Amino acid sequence: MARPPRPRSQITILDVATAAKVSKSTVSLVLQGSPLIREQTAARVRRAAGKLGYVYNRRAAELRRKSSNTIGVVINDLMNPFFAEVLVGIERKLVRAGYIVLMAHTSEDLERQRTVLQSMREHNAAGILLCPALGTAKSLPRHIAAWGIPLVVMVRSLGGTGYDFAGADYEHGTYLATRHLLSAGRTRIAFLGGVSGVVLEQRLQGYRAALTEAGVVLDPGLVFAAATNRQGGYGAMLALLERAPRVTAAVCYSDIVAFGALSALGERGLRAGADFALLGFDNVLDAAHSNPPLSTVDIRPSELGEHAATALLARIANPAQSRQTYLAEPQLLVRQSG
Amino acid sequence: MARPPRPRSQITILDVATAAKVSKSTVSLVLQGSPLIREQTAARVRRAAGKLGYVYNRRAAELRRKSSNTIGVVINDLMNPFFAEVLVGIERKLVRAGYIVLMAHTSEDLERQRTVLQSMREHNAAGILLCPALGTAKSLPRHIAAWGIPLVVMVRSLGGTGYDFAGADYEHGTYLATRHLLSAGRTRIAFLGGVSGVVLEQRLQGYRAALTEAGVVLDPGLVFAAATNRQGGYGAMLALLERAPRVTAAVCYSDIVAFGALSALGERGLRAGADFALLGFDNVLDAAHSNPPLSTVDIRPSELGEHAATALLARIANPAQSRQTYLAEPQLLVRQSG
DNA sequence: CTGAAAGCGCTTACAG
DNA sequence: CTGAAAGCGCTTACAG
Repeated sequence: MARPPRPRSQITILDVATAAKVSKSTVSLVLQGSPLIREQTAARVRRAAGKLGYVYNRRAAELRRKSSNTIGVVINDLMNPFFAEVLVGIERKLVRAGYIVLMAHTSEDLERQRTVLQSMREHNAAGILLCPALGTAKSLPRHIAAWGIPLVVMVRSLGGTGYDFAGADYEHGTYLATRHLLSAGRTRIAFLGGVSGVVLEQRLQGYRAALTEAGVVLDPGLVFAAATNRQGGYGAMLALLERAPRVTAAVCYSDIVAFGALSALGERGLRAGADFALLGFDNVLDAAHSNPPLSTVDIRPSELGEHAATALLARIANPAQSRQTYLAEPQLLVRQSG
Repeated sequence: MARPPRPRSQITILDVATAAKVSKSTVSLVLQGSPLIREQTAARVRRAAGKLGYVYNRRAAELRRKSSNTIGVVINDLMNPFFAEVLVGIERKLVRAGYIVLMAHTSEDLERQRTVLQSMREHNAAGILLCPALGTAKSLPRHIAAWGIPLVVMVRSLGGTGYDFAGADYEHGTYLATRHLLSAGRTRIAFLGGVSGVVLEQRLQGYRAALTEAGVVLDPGLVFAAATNRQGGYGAMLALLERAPRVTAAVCYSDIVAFGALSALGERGLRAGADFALLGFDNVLDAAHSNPPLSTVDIRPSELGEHAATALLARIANPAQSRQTYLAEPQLLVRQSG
């Protein structure tokens, strides 16, 4: 019953070389598809490799060559579909380019982030895609640069400009959302969700800017801090309904906050689109089929991920090139919620 | 401006050894925390390592030791929060155990799956956690076993029993959901979503079983095949409303199918819970705050991921142990949709 | 407790 | 076009 563990691939290029009656350098060359080897010889080598069940030991090769085809990506909130979509975009781009991803999830835990980054370093990652946990030191990109590992920061900026960045023009996004609500004649508009961080600052800034432009003064009692998840959106909407029952419009920090808000609205017998105008932010896939379909600010999450990956690839190819910043241009997407 | 790329960590244990005036074996031993080394010496070595900015080259170590602390996990649909939650559970468990995850996303593409598995093999993964793409050959687990790589299959069984598996008792789950609807006196109950695969078979089987038990004959016109995503659920519900307007209850293949159905219901001015009884399956986080909150079958997705990881760890620790099967016991969770 | 030596599986000049 | 040799950064018996 208990079969002993089968030994892991112990056959090496040396075995292949012997079987194909060439030197191991020759085998190495054909494995790399070098044109230096006569096709006839190459075919013989490949046949021998196949017959022996040879499997390339990529890590040995990378050790010798001092290269790596793995890329570290650190995400902090996969439970949020926005990040899941970003990750999918990243992975797609990266595998197409011949890389494989070393993935880590921090749950906003700085200690975890530290550990995981260190681990990626020990694994000699060819590059790192980082969505920094809340509270990450501004100096982190500098440290990683000092390690000699190409880095691109995603989604959340850390301030300064000493690193490549892929995100979106959040301020303009909420500006668009707020202006949309304003142009429908509404003047009392709440802001729901978010608790801290630059991203929140920027989103609030856009909200403020639109209000100011329209000549309406911001009522601080209308911005409801809340966790950036459904639960947070749910609670924020309930609070809003309670404290300011006359307000019938809100822009949310993100789509998932809006989903929670939609749930609260439904619970109170209100329907977004008819009784209340609600705007989301991100345009995650879910937004197209929420109840009701969510009007939102589209920043194309998976595309954002692909751009981040592209920037990293460019940085790896040319470490000396100038700073790159990709900022998705937000687009207002009016569906039915507002 | 264009700073030359900084050379990657070229300082090695040899440099540390020189600085600390010991041999490199000694350095290696202290790095491994060996008790063979006098504390005084160890401290001196650590100090030297710190001063020089030494970073452990884990891959070199693994090559020599023929070990690996990376685990491959292949997921096919991260856009579905169910899988995102499973992944989070896996990652959490794995990093705690000192592993790091090599993550790949197949989007149900068999060719991608093949490539990615091969890549993990070349990277000498210590184990693989696989949620097989639709259409995966039953023989795949056998192949991977032949590679000598511990494997656990997740979520979707491939038939047979020649491998470790972590999933849930899907049949019992839909049985519970259907029975719940039945016990409320409903007798015309639709099934929405899913297009093929064992998981669908099992879920349909539970639906059938509950119907049979209650003495109601299954109306094939009431099972609506549809993609297992929101769009699919949306379309299926619209079709149902059109073709069988008197039916006011349905169990869905999964929560996200149910979300789409909720959207369709809302569009028609219907409210789940009041006008229609709708049950989901999985209990993803979103289900608690959908509009309305979704009644569903809880299989604790992230816990499922943790169990899968635990099983893999056990298999790695003891390759000869007997087959493991973790099947989450589904629990009916009645919220407001039905 | 510590050092010298061999070797993990590959690649890469360097000769021929 | 192909082979012999050195070396990537580590670990692990083996002596002492």
